[in-house]
Amino acid sequence: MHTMATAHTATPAAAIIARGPQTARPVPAADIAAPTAGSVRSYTKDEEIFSEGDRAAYLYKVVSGVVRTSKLLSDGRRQIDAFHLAGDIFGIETGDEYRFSAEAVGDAVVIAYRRCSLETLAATDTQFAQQFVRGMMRSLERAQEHMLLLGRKTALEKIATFLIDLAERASGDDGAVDLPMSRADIADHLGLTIETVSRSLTQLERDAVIKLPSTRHIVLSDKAALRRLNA
Amino acid sequence: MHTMATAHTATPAAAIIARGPQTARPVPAADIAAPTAGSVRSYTKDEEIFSEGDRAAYLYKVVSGVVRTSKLLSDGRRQIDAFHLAGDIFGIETGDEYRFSAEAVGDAVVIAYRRCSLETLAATDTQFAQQFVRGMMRSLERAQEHMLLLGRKTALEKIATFLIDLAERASGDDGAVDLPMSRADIADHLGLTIETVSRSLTQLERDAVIKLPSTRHIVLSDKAALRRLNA
DNA sequence: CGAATACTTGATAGTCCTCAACTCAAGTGG
DNA sequence: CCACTTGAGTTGAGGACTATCAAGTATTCG
Repeated sequence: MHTMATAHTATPAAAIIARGPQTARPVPAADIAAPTAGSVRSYTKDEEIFSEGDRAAYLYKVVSGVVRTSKLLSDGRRQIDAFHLAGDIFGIETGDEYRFSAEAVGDAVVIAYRRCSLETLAATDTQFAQQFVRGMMRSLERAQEHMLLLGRKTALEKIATFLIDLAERASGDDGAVDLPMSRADIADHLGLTIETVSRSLTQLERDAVIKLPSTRHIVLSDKAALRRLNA
Repeated sequence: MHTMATAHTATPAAAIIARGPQTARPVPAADIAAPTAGSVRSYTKDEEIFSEGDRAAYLYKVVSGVVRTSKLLSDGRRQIDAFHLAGDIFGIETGDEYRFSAEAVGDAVVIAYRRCSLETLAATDTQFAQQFVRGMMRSLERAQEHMLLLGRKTALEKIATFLIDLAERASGDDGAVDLPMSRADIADHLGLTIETVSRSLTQLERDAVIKLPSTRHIVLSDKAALRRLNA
């Protein structure tokens, strides 16, 4: 049962902080999916995983499907800070409470790790600690890239960046993207309205940059043009 | 000379990941300012500390003054992701290169830590490792809060949020803020233009929410109204 | 098949941007 | 000491991009 990595180093903290990805071996998900480490949970479309303000007892890793984390303003305006795909970690908090809500975008499976067991885990499992810190760093990098998008890009540029990013992350980068999320989700992620998202997509189609065989399936016919829009 | 904390725990990684702030003792800056750990550097207004794409050899901590980190689009549009005040850490990277530029907003003093020495540091200095990870988490929280601002708040709300945040961080929260940065910096931080920043400030003054004795000095006369705008 | 939901499209409006002129403060040099 | 210059900030007029409101089409699901 205990399939976790047992390789200890004398300095786990050093391993965590160590230089970029080049020093990191990719860690198969199975390594941290050991039953002793976390529990598997399934959610259906729009089901809540946790809510802003909940006690942050768990930390999650996506196994399959997509999860969105979002914040709300008092009047209901919503900002989706990220979509989490298979392998992504979400629910990282410094404080006691989640500062986000998390919901399944479609059907999704995640692993939940007890937060209080992290101390033990980190002490014995350097790889997990590394994964944790790397996950946080990736979140930070994404967030910073996204601030540039939200603050300074036009609607068309936002859509272009979004499509490229999703194609690289989700698809095999084969020039086609399956959108797991609704227009409303995309809008709330990019700081737009659903109408502007729709209009931008149809304009890209008119300009022969993409094709829209169906609403949730997009073919990136002219990636060069998309990249140009990426500014 | 070697004034660094020498308290070792058996599990530095565990200490890093351990539950929120409640488990952390505040660490005086002096503890990590040991000559062996980092070097002090001074910069003048608008001087570059590092540039997007530079080899990320150092990690910085602000001693005094204010530092801005920003990203540029190809056509010059700029997004300032954060202003770093005394005590803040910036220049954290996973990869080899900085994904930001960093410049002094006014005169500023920082401590530079060699990145390659971090492994050693973390192995021997749990407190520093903790500081590092906490700094990263704080950056992440700020970034996430800022995405909500950039994506979903109006100009007035952006300004209100900015003023409240700056008052809490920089001033003694005494109802007055000294702006260390120009209107252009504020605009590029909030995703606005300098004109809109100016207009929003004068409107807040007309509405008796703030006073503007001089361009860089703001009195928050009606904090309740500001908080209401915070949405 | 009908109802509900998701998405698209159109017309109009509003917020914020752009361009431009102007004020103000600070620094320079005659 | 006073033009002169320069950069920062303010204010105004007009325009553009995106939001809002509204209707229509497509898709999903019971």
